[in-house]
Amino acid sequence: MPDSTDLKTSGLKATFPRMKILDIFRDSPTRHMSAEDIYKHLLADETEIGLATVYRVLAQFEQAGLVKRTQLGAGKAVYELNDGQRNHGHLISLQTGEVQEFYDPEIEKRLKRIAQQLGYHVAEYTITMYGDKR
Amino acid sequence: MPDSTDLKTSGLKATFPRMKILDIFRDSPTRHMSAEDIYKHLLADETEIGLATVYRVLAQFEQAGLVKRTQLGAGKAVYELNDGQRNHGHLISLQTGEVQEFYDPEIEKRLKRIAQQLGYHVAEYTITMYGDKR
DNA sequence: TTTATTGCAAAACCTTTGCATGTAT
DNA sequence: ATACATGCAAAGGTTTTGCAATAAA
Repeated sequence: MPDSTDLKTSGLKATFPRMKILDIFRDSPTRHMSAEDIYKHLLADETEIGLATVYRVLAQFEQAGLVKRTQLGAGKAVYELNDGQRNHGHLISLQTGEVQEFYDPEIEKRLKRIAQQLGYHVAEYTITMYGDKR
Repeated sequence: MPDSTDLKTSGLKATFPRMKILDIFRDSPTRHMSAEDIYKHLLADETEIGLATVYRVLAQFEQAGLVKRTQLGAGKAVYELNDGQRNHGHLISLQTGEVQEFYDPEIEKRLKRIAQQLGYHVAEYTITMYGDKR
């Protein structure tokens, strides 16, 4: 069910590619998707949208605060719907590539303090763990 | 002062490119360098070593545990001499690109506990902060 | 001598961009 | 009508690879 509300609120025109991509985020059981992942979803949906457009839309969504982009390791960046503001970390399974999120206010507090002691104000931080399933 | 000891200890042949690159790490005032950075050092040194070789040597060094590779954001990976085992985080200046290291045992402890609770054993983790100089 | 290493150029990979065409408002 | 969005293909930046030539042991 395409919903253009969020798009308009974000000051973005309600175009077909943008609505479709937003839908994919909403309908996907996988929260974290790369541009390529989304492109494949579109193809599976018989939706002809160019990969370049996917990248452009994702960049606009990121700017508008609709999605968050995270560079996981060296490979592709993944995007996720921006529910809430908590800057969570990612735990990636070395076996399956599955991504889990986590958040620890104490860690965040400590990071901010460390940066402060080094003379910085934290603009952004990322925590990524790679682990084996026990 | 080229030193082939560490190379031989690592089971790597003491070739000219490998010794030279190891020297660059030792002599550089900058601890974190990209492959391109190292390549430029070599050129400045009138040393003709191909960029492909730099990448190959760095990969071998990483495997041998001589250096650590860290993907900083979307761009290039940086390499640093692997002194000690502490898996430190990186704080990068948004103004200068300067890289500071930090380590907090409490954060590490918490990350491990979080992973455990999610059913994982941490193989590796990276923390990267981007900050403004105060 | 034998096996590993290098250099070069080409390819791979993810992402961005130029430009003409198409579309939302 | 007008500004913005799209598609395609080409280019960008970083990293890897194939292969013949070269050097370490």
